[in-house]
Amino acid sequence: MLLESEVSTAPQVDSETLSEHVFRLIQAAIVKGEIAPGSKISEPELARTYGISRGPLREAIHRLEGQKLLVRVPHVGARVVSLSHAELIELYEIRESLEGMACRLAAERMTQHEIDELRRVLELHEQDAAFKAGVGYYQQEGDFDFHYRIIQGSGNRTLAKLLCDELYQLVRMYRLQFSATPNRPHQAFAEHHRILDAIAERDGELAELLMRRHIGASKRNIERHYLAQSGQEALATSSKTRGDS
Amino acid sequence: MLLESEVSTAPQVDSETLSEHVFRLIQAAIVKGEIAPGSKISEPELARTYGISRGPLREAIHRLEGQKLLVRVPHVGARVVSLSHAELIELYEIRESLEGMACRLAAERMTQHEIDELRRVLELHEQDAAFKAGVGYYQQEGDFDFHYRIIQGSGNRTLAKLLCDELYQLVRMYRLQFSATPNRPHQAFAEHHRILDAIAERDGELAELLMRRHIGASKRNIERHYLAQSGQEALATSSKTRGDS
DNA sequence: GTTGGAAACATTGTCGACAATACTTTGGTC
DNA sequence: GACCAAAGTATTGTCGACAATGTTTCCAAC
Repeated sequence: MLLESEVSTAPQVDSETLSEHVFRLIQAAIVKGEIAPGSKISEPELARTYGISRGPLREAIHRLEGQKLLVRVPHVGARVVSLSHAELIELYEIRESLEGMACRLAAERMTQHEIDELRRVLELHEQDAAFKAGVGYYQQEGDFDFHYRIIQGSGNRTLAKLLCDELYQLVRMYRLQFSATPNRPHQAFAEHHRILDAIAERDGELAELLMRRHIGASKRNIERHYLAQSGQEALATSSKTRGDS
Repeated sequence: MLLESEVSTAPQVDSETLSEHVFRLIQAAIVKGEIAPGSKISEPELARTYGISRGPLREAIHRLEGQKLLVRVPHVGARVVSLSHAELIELYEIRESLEGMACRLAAERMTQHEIDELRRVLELHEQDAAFKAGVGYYQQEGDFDFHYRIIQGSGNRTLAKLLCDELYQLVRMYRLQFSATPNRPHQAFAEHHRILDAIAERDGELAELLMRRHIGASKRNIERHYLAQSGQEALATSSKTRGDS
C-alpha cells in the first residue's frame, strides 16, 4: 500500500492543477534555499524532475516571477532571485510603510477574539526550543506568523493580497537567512509583545510607530549581517591571494 | 507595399516576443475600457482575434493577472477586473502609504535636473486643452505622468517596480473613469504644484504629507462618484420597476 | 597565446491536438 | 410550470513536437 503523501511528485490526486502543484513545490524549494539564489532555472530539467510537461511548468514559473522569487529574461531563461543589499533594504522600507499601515488598521479593526489568538501565537513562539536557546525565531508560515496575522487583521484585503500573497514568500526567504543573529530573536519577541499591547489598547498610532521601528530594527540587523559578511569576504579574498594562487 | 505599422496584429516583426506583444495590446484594451470590466476572457476567441496560438496568449493572461487587470479562476477562466467600491478605496489607501513614502524620498534624492523636468511636465499639463476646459486631467502614461515621475525619482527601484510595473495600469484604468469630475482637475493641478514646491525645497516631510493628502482627496472624489452613481442606480431601478415590468 | 568567426548544441518560444473539467441545454418527472 | 438529471457542448489544462533564439565550442588566422 502506498500513501499518496509518500510520493512527492504525485500527479494531481485532488483535482488540483498540475501547475498549482509544482508552483508550490518550487516555491518551497526556493524559500528554503534548496535551489540556490541566483542559480539558473532550466525548463527541461525541472520538467523532468517533477514529471510534467513544460506547459504547466512555464505557468508555475510565471507565477513565481509574480512573487519575485524568479527573475526572467526573454529568450534567456529564469534565475532564482538574489537580492542585492540595496534591494533588500528597499524591500524593508516598503514593508515599514505597508506593515506600519496594516498595524494601525489592525489596532483599529481587529476583533477581541483575533487579538486573543494573536497573543496565543506569541506564547507559542516563546515556547519554541530554538527561541529559548536564542539561536533563532520561530519560523512558521501563515497563521502562525505574527506579521502575517496582523496584516490579515488590518481588514484591507487588497493590502493582504499584496503582502501575504506576493511579497510574503520573498520576505520569508530572506528572514530564514538572517534570523539567527545573536540576541535578535529575543529582541524581536519583545518588540512583538509591545506591538501586541498597543493593538490590544486600540492605540493605532502607537502600533504603527512600533511596527515601523520593529521592521527598521530588522533592517539594521540585516545591514550588520552584510557588513560582517563583506568583511569576511575581504578576509577570505586576502587569504586566498596569499595562499592558493 | 505594406508598412508594418499599418497591420495592427502584425507578428513579431521586431524580435519582440508574441506574448509580449499581445500582452501590451490586451493591457491597453483593458485600461481604455475597450474590454468591459467584469467581462469574461475567452482564450480561443482572443487567440483568433490576435492571430496567435493559445500558448503565448496564456502567458500574456498570466502577466495581466500579475498586474491585477485580470482575475483568474482555475478551470473556469479569466475575467477583466472590476474593483468594488471597497477594493478601490483599499487600493488608494495603499497608494497613500507607498506614494507618500516615494514622495518623501523623491524630495530627498531627486536631482535638480529631474526636478526641472518635473516642473516642465506640470507646465505641459496646464496647456492641455481638456484641462483648460476643466473637463479632465491630462491622461498620459509613463514619463508624462506626475505621479510616475515622482515614484521614479524616489530612487527606490523595488518600490518603482511595484508601483509602476504592477499597480500602475490598474490605477490608470480607474483614473480614466473618475478624472472627469467637475473642478477636480484644477484642484489636482494645484495640489501637484504644491507637492512640486515641497520637493524643490527638499522638504521631504511636507512632500509626503501633501502627497498623502492629494491621494486622499482623489479617494474622497471617488467616494462621491460612487455615492452619486448608486443614487442614479436607485433612481433607474425604481423607474424600471414602475415602467418595464 | 589570443581573438575572431562559424558551426553545433541547448534552451526558450510557439504551435496544434488531445484530455479533463465546467457550463448549457434538453428531456423528464413531480 | 418548476425543478432535477443527463447528455452534449464549449472551455481550460496538458502534452509533445517544431521553430527561433541564445550559448558554447571548436577551429583558424593573426
